[in-house]
Amino acid sequence: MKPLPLSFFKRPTLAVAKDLIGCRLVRRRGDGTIERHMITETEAYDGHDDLASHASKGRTPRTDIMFGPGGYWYVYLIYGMYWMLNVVTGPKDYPAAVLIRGLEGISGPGRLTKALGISHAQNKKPVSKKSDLWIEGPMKKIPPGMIEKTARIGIDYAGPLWTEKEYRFVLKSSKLG
DNA sequence: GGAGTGATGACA
DNA sequence: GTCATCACTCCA
Repeated sequence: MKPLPLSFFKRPTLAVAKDLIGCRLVRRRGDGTIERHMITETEAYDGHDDLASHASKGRTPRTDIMFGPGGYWYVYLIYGMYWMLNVVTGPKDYPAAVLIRGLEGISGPGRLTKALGISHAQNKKPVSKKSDLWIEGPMKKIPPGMIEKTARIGIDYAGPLWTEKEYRFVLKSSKLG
């Protein structure tokens, strides 16, 4: 299966977040071995008005990558311990990203980066093979009814308007290969 | 329920 | 320079 093209990520953030469910996150290790993990949970962070998004504070050294074109990794450290893996989405100058929150068999955004050995080394790199971290399409098409929409996790600071938005997508069952 | 952990952004 | 905060996880 070929890697998803960068154009896949330049579409609207919510569409990318939903379409990533069922796709496979692919990691090439230092020893050359390749692992594939199905994406089961994502969250969208959409535009500078989204108070849950880092980009709502404006363009800073950290968020600069979010203002670039879609198709690049945005990786940052939270609580001094956990790396969060995001992919920048949308066109250049529109700040948005999708957080990859869960993989099949690995739930939790901090746990998945630890399991795959992802850190700031991947930050700002393209979502392609040359970064040793890329995404391939789904084995089987995921029916729309299999994807659950919910509110995002851990963003109460953003206020009720943004907390209530159903920007989180979860695969209902992992019976699909 | 509560601790651990350090980069980040706001302010001086 | 200081300080509070944080898109989390683990243990009790």
